[in-house]
Amino acid sequence: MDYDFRNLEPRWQNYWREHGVYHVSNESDRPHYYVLDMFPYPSGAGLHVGHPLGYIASDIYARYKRLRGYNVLHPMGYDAYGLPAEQYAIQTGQHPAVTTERNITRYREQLDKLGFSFDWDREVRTCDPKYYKWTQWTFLQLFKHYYDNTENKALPIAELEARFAKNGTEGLDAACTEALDFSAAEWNAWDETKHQQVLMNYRLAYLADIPVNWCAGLGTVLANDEVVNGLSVRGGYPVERKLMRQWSLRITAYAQRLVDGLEKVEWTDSLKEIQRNWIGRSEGAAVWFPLDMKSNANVLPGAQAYMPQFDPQPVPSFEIFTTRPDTIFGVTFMVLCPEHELIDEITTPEQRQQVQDYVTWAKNRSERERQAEVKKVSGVFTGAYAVNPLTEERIPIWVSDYVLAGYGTGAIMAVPAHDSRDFAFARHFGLPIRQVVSLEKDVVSDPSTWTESMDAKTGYSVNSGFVTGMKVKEAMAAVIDKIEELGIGHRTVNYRLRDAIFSRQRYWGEPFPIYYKNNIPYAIGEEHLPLELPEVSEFKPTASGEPPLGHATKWAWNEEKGCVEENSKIDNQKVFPLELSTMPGFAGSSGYYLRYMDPTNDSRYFSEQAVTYWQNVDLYVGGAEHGTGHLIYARFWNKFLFDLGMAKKEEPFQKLINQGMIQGRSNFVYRSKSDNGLFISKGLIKNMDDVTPIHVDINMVDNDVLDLERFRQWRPEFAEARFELEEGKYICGWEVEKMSKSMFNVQNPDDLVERYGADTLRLYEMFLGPVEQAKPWDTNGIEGVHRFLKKFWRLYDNIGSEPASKEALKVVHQTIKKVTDDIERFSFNTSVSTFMICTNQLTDLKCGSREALVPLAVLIAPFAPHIAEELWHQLGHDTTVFDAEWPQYDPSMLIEDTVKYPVQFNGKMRFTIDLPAAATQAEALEAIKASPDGQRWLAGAEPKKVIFVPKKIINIVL
RNA sequence: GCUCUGGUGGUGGAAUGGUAGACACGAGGGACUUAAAAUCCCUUGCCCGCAAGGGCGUGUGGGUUCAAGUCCCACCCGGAGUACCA
Repeated sequence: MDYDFRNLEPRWQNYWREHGVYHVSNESDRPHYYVLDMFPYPSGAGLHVGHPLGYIASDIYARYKRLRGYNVLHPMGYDAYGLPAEQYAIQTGQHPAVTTERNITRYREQLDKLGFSFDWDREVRTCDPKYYKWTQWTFLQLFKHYYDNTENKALPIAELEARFAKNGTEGLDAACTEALDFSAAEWNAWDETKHQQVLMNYRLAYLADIPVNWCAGLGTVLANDEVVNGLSVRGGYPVERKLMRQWSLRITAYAQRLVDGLEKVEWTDSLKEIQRNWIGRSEGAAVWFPLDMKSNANVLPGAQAYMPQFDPQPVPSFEIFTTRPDTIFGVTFMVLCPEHELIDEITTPEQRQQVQDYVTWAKNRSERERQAEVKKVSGVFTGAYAVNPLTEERIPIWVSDYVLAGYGTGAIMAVPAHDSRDFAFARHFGLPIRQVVSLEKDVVSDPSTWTESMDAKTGYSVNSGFVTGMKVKEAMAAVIDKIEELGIGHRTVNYRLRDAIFSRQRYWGEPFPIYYKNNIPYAIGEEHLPLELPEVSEFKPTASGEPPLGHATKWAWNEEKGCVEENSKIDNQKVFPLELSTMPGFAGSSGYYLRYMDPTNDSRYFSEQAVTYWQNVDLYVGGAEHGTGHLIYARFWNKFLFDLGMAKKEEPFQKLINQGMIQGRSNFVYRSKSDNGLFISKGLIKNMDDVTPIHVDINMVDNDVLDLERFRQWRPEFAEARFELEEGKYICGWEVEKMSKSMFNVQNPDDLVERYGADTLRLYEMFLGPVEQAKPWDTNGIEGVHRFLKKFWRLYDNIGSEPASKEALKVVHQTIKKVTDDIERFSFNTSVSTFMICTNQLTDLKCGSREALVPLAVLIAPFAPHIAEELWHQLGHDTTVFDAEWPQYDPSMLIEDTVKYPVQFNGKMRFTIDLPAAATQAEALEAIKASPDGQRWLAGAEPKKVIFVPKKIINIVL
């Protein structure tokens, strides 16, 4: 019987569905294992062959774990909110819910055809109110909690209120937007509005005027990870910095825990590094530099505000952050960012005009311009001076946009000798450069001869007062000690990580369960969730620039009744306006893995029982492109839920595998420049300058040979095409590029399933190479894999119950061992090779024994579930192969009587020799001396040394 | 610039310090067939040689080791992340 995959694959897919084979229970005596894929955004284009790569890998592992006796959770769902559906809605008027539903249906069909073991009863969709109820709920918890640095966890805002009423800010160390200092008496005297303003300073989800990435092209703000090179990732529109009132999540409160947690997870080093860089922890010192009052009569009384709380001296000062406190003796100027509040107050009248012009210019520059012109040095002197607290030198204060408002305090001490940016600035404006670090002790050179600064944190301090002669590290510690002693600064840590902007001026996202009373945001009661997305007449922003929800006519909150009402009822007494922004894409994807544990629970996010059983995700498979987005937000989300006692593990994803991107492999034809109707086969082109390469659809190319007829029919202008052929064939050129429609190199998995079957596609995607590695898609090898399955199938043609031969059993047990090891280390490409080798050998041995073939059917089941299930049933079983047991390999089957030893002379392999497995070094040497090969290479000489590695190798040193 | 990756035949890749190129694709030759498909067999890193055999080979140059694609140092090239983060 032929291998009829077209018949058997749908048949078993139906069987699995009808028998609920992949249904997973939360109650089981079996050990648990949770395998998760990053859920897809259902785009209109459908799946291409790159998407399933990770799904196939995780499916293999999930099925394998199941066969090894685990209760395996392997769910799938859809990250269904997103911009493309909304952009499409704006263009066509089609409701995003409709297109999303349609795309999901298509995705599901495509996924089903590949035979995955997903438990679809657990499907979640982020746009489903039953799901986003819990996204909103989590937001409300964030709103109702603050981060206590002393306890190092999130605590209820109510506790903070109680604390304020009793002690004010006394003894409080909490994550906040701005450090506040007030007494209990002050707090108790303030009214509700003031209370709410103060609390907002501490909430983990807070509303604030913050500089945001405003993308006019998309009409919304974007998170930092959604902007690359000043352009939006989606759409490529310019992005500018703008001050807007936005919801943010105080993820920075968790910065240290996000860094620390990376130690506990099994992720690739590169991904951990991406996250570490993104969080950007740097240790250093905060130092207060006093302004020079004597030389600067223009200091305003208001400058007092910049005084540190602990500073005993009544001198106006400002705070800087430095990672190199050891270089404080080399400070020759100070720089403030253009946004710095101090600028207005300290600028001298002579400099005022120049400074104002500069600040205006700098603020109006787009983010893109600023980034593009990083090398261009610009800045202006304020006329004011600071005093170096250790040297008491007068130091000029400049303004420049190379100092960023968003990092540290927006002010720096410039040490041009040891910071390349300061160096460039000093050279440009002719400011002094003073060496304070030297690679060798007491050796200094003339910085005016330098071509670049010496930034390395190695060497010794020079010209540096009391730290001169110390190693850099010692000097850092000594300077900080001194600063702390003087009360003018302290050791501190800064993070590059910014709070996550959580508002989007979009329609197709989760509404905020927030309404406004007196312009103060209030949470709607948790019992009223979900707050469902309203209908709108248009998906665009309103004429007055409000987000799309501004079009909704029924979008007001009745506080008394606890329901949504018509906007016309807004009286600001009982009925109030609701928030018009929606949540960003990462909201719904930040906790979905927890929801899968208990996806239909209506009274809780997930039950205590479910999370106690499943704990966290054991294996997460997805793209590394989520390193600075989803994977940071989800870890933050999980840590917050952990603080609430809901998540049971602090890290959500124990082990993570990045599937490499599948690149496209484009094909080209070459049109002659001198004869427009002539196409020259690749091998016949003498000079590439004589031809124009043109992308051709990879679907009309087979092994780089062009289908001439299809090419002529492809486009009218090619109908009369003539060809210069090599051996009757037109050979196309090829190149690895991004997989995209415009390059005609998109491969749709359905076509391949149709031609070869799902099992072939699954095996082939694995066979391409290591899962983590990026690789070009190329169907050239798929035939070989398909041939293998046919050959594998033929092994089962004449099954007999006779015992298998010793050789056959050895082959099978070798295969069991190798495949098991390979799966454990996620080396699926080599497993496929192993199956091929096994099949070739069993075919040669003409092995038709059940004893050998039954375990093999189980072994291949994770990879090629359909064929395995079919053969399993043909072998006489009447339950699914996935309830079978994973075969155990028997080491005694692999014991060899003789070993083929490679024999090396001086490390070079010369010949092999068969020796008894138990041979000793002396016996081996004897045998070699006796053999003709051995005599030839020894040539009578006595070995100086012999290395004998039993069962591996013999190396003779002459 | 910094960080992380990777560099092995015509192609995808294998080799967890121990026979480099497994397994496949492609290519060449052959069997079966009226023919095609399907299937099967042989050859296939490069160089010298009729052969036996030998030399050279994992980006480059050094090093460690009895033994290096694998470990160490320096450099070159590709890919990704990040980018004035003090």
